[in-house]
Amino acid sequence: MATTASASDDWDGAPLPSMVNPALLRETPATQRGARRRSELIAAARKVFERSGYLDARLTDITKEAKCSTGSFYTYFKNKEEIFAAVLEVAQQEMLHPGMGRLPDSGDPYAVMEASNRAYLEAYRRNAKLMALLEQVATVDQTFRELRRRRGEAFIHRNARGIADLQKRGIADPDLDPMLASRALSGMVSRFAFSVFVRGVDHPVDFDEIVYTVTRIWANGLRFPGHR
Amino acid sequence: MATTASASDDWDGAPLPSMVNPALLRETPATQRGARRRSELIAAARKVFERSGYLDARLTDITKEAKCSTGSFYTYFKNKEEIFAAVLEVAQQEMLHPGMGRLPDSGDPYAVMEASNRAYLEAYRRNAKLMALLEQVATVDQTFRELRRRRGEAFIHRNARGIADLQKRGIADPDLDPMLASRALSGMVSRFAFSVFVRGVDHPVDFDEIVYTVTRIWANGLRFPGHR
Amino acid sequence: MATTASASDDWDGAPLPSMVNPALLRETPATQRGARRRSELIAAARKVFERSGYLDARLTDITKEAKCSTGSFYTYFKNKEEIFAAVLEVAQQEMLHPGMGRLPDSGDPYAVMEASNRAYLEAYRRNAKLMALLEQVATVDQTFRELRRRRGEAFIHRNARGIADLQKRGIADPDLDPMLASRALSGMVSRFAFSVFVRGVDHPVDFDEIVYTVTRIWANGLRFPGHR
Amino acid sequence: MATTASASDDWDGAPLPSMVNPALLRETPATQRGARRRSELIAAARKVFERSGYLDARLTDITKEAKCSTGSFYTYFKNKEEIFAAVLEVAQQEMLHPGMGRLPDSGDPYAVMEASNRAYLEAYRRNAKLMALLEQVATVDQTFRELRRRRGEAFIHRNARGIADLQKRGIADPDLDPMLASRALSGMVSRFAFSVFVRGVDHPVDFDEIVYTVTRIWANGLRFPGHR
DNA sequence: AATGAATGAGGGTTCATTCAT
DNA sequence: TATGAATGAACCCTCATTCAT
Repeated sequence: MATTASASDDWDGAPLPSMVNPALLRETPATQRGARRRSELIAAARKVFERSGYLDARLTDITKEAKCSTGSFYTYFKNKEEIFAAVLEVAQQEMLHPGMGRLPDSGDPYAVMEASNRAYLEAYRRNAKLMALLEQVATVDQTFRELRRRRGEAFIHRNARGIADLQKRGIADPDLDPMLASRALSGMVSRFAFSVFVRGVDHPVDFDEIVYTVTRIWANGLRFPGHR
Repeated sequence: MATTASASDDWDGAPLPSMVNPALLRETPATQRGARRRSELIAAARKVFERSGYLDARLTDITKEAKCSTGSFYTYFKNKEEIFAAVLEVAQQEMLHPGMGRLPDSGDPYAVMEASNRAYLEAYRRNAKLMALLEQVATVDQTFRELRRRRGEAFIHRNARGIADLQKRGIADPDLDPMLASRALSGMVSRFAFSVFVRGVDHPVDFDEIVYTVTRIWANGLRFPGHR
Repeated sequence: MATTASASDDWDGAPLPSMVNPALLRETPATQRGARRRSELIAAARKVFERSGYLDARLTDITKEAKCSTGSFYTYFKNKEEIFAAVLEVAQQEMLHPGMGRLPDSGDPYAVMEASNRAYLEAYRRNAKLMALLEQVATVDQTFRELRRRRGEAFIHRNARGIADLQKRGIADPDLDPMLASRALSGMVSRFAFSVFVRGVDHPVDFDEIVYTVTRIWANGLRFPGHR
Repeated sequence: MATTASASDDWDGAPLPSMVNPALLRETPATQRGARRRSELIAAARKVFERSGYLDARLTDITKEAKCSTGSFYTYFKNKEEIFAAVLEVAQQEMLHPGMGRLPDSGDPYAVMEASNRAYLEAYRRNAKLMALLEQVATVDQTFRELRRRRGEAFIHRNARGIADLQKRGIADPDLDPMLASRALSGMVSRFAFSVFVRGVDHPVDFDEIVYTVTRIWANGLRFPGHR
């Protein structure tokens, strides 16, 4: 059982195969040189986006960073939106690499929860800049707003199933609606991560303490019995 | 004791007297006509912002909506940023009107918590469009990003004091750091509100259920004794 | 009776009140200065269009000619199409000025026809450059293509009525369908004008000879009795 | 005698051997594969031109249609102008195929005229799209404008000779200048064809009626004796 | 104060043509 | 010859801000 997202497939907890709408992507370049150029542009775009934000990033900033002409940009992407989708796509593939796959389902639900939260928070921290970007883009672009929403909902549904399971096994507060509880708790974790890793807080916070806190509140919140 | 924000002073839970940095505002107009014109512009701006979003709102949209000339805009505001600050300022003042003042501190901490959450969520719902706007502006404008951060932190600090108090009284989990617990739980509520009222969810959710859920998880999360 | 267009209302023979779709035009400027600037832009546009053609005319050419900034162009027009419509509009108004109104309906149908053709051809010659332009634009822009078509058809319908009338009076070949005959003869005149005044011919042609020829063929073509 | 163009050599009535200036064409490809590739490109170009018009046709549209690379285009053609010339050239060769050669010069001038007009109009109808294209290109490209003009003049000259001949034989109005009359009547036919087959008319027109009308007016116009 | 026209830097996008492979 | 990526001049259009009236 995994009540939170595993870091292995995404940051926002979604188990869906692709982070981005494939409709946003065009066919891959024919030649090897083309593939390289495309990659360079994506890398440059990520750099520029993280440096200046999505809105302030000009296409010429990206091509300058990639050391190529304006025209080349349009060989591979239709516009800023499309290259941003590509940046997300690549970032997601990178995330898959570290592997670790599914979390081992030890007998102890609390331990599972903790490991799962840790993995999620680590991924979030690693990709904090990209998360901030996604947040910005979502406020601006309908496509990505919808993307974020869908994935958030997927996350919540999955965790809701976990909670319902715990309730059946008699180890979670039966008076809570699983969907609403999941919405609250899942949101708690992602918001915590955002506030700490992206927005920044007054005083630095120890990473282990974060994991401990969200896990304990999660457990408390569901009235997990017998821990401590 | 109030562990969450009361609706009477803000939406993001901040207890500070003014929502916006006074430095962003200029002195009020001398004549009465001037004051009216200023108000009309602010009302128009709010309308346009809520309709088109901050970024897509052109200053001419606002003056057109206010039925005044482009030039007049600059008589009262330096730029879009400044009129947005004024919109927030006015909205905050409107919030104060309904009154209700401080929540009555009954003896029952759970009841207080519930009333407090209800008030917060109601305020959020009423101002959902503005909250969405603030979210957008914060990703774009350093000033408002900082504003939002400071107010969020203030909120968290206040709730942290409440939690510490409950711990002293022996009715909250002593193993939780008050600040971190507050950050988690406060974030949970505001995130829930955002996800339900702004972002929109798959299926409509009953308002009382929302209040019930966040309150119960909050109580559970702190290991509130003896409720239900 | 007038079987061809009178020069007083248009070049292509259309009796319609406005040459251009009013939907293409926006409201008139509020101030006098605005009105002047708009006129200057239209005059400049006509100059540039006639010099370089519609397609090769860049907006900056027009603003440069009008000695104003790029932005000013967009204060008055949405794009090249719109200012071209304005050019036509103004040109048409200029055409109306010279007056002469309806041709006097003398008793002699041949004389009427000749006067009418003369007026049409004179107008065509005076506006030859604009006619060439319209021809170009019609091959490029759906809106103006349709405009030209509609006006041509109106021209043809009007002349068809004249022919039918002559048939009833027994002075035109009854074996001709009025609409088709009109289409043929009206087209003959406009084509002749185009070929002589716009396209240019190998050897210069005397204007009176042109009038004589088209009128005589028109009369012959309808089997006008008793002339010469 | 043929007073109008025969369909066997061109659409615009020109009797010239080649529709296009040979200077526009380059030498034929050496290899057989090259020749095929060239043909494919021309066919693709015609398709694209007829679909999108000359101006909106991008070279990549053509190469995509021909399933070949951008670079290959420049192996066979210098630019859009040149491939358009090739399209015309090929189209003209196709026209020659059906044969039919010269029209039989029966004794009856009216019958000859009718057959000749029918052939012309049929050819026009068959190639309506190409005619529309040529019209567009002529407004844009000096080379093709001149081409069209020269061919039109050739057409007119030929018909003028026919008219002069009829006058000498005493069966055509001697008061008409042959050149001007030819210019008027030839223009009448081509304009009619354009208006009916390219531009489109309000109501559909029967083909035979068209032939009848232009022929009768032509005969009437020249004061052909004794017909009907 | 009010008006609304004037400004022009700045960014996005296209596509014919060239060039390395 | 064939390929398809690379180039960049050229042009359109937006809109915050200024300014003359």
